[in-house]
Amino acid sequence: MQKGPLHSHIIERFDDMSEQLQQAARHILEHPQEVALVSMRELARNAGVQPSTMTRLAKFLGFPGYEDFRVQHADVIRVNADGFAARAMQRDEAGANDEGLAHRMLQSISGQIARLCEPETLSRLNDLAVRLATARRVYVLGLRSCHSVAWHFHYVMTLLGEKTVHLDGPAGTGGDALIRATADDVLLAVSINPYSRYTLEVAEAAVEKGMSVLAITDSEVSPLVTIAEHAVLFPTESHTFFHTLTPALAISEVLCGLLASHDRKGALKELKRVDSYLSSMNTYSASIPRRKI
Amino acid sequence: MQKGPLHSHIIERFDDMSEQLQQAARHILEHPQEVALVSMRELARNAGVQPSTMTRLAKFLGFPGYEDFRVQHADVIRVNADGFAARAMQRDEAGANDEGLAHRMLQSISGQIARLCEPETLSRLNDLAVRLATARRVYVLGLRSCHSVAWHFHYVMTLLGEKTVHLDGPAGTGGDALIRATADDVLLAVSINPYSRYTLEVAEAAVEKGMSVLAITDSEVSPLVTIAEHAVLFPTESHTFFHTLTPALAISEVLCGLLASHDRKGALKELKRVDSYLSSMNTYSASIPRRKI
DNA sequence: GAAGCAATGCAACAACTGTTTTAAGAATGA
DNA sequence: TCATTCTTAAAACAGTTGTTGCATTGCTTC
Repeated sequence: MQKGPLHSHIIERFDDMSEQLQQAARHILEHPQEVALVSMRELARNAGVQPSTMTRLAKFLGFPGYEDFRVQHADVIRVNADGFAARAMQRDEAGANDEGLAHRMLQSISGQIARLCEPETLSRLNDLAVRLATARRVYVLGLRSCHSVAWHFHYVMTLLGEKTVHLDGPAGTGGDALIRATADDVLLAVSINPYSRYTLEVAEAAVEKGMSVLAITDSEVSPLVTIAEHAVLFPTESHTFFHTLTPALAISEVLCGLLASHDRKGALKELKRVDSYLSSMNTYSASIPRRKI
Repeated sequence: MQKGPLHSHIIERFDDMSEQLQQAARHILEHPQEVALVSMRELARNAGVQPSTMTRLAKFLGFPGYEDFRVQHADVIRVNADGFAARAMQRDEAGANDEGLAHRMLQSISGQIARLCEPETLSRLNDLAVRLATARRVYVLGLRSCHSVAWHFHYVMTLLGEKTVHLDGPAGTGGDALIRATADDVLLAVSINPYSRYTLEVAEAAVEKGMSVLAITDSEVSPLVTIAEHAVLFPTESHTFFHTLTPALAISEVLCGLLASHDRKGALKELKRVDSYLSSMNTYSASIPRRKI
């Protein structure tokens, strides 16, 4: 059985408690989750104790009231269920100031990415990677906030060859490249709620051409999932007004990594070619170059 | 992300739900434990839904009322809390196969982002945010692999107003927008090793115009750091052939978050404007739209 | 257009929540 | 023994809960 968050704290002070407090404490030691799962009155009933005793116990343990006592227990459940990363931070820096915001955002993103390690997501990632590897050509589509993810995937893949085509362009011509697509090709679509209408239309058109659709999206009930052959899901929640796309970018990088590792030798060769080309073009510099503009 | 007890049941019936029910259901799919841990009203608040909608959802799913719905979720927590040791084991399987690669990549990225929480980085982030907030206009520059970061920053900022200009364009015209820049403006430059020559040239030009340069880059010895007024550093090492830009994206999102929180009211107002505009344009859809192409 | 309809927001409801107060009881010590 | 302190049960409290009925909205379907 799982220990509660205040296990040792309660034991320490147990001897100083009155009889009723001890009875309440004993019940909580044995059923820590119940604190978060039922009301105080019901917990008191189950412990054979008056409701007020629970309040008194919480105060005895140094809480301002029972409510905060329960929050502590609820947090433990949340953290235990989610995994491991964010244990330390969670509550200790709940300030609304700006530095606190940055801290909370980073912790949260880090935790979200760590949670992508669950077996289900890993296996979905693998499915996607395999399908991408076997496709003749990969059309990549991501609009608005998802553009960065789609484009980055495409960019990295261009370093490995010319297998991908980025569906984007001025004057609404983005989807036109699909004209040459065949059933041997796949569409990799990235979209989050609210789902861009155009993305869905292009995906639907791809399906009608007999192409497979692979989705990187935010929910099991995303419209993309219903028409996709494979899908990987990622969280987008953030402490700000916006969604976060960092987990999505992580996923796209993982896909690139998987694809490269499928064909290590080929990847290395392509990278060398790109390398020598770019250096012949004088694309990069290690220091501030003499001004030319 | 732990699945709820009714995960599949909800997904099955999702398409038959009304808009509000879907919104509620979506939130529950993503936060199943919360059903047991907070009150219905609070859950509804977090889901952005009326309390009655939760009751209706419960009934829609075949429960007599919300209360029984919650009991079901609480039971799952009770059961899961015990089979917790099993989960701890599975996370330490680091083979050299592909699934292992994905696992290692995600763990590593998650750790890199968590490490951005060190005080030095946080204070640098804050410096950058303050400078961005006081600037008249922000020119955003990121080429090649850094395009995704720069563009995403720009995109989010466009939701908050028209303070940013993205330095990018076809036919090498990217830097031209700087023509109208003045000393009241700043340049936000994103670059990693190897540093794109063009980025450095534009940054240098900005300095000569009297602008401040703010850098998001990968090293204390990045050429950008020497000419930047403020800089934030991020790691790029990856288990693959490529650099990771996920930490950089996280940083850019944090900056957006900080800027929005500097002016919460203004941000909210702008977001509402964007919202009503986009919905008037019929940009988004919740389901696969009837084909138009 | 108009009629019908499902979907949604809102306000009122009783029931229940966690807390505080009160007073009776038990234990302690001189 | 009586006075004092500590403990407990019960009741009263304001606030919140889950629920329901009703009015309004927006959308089909004649």
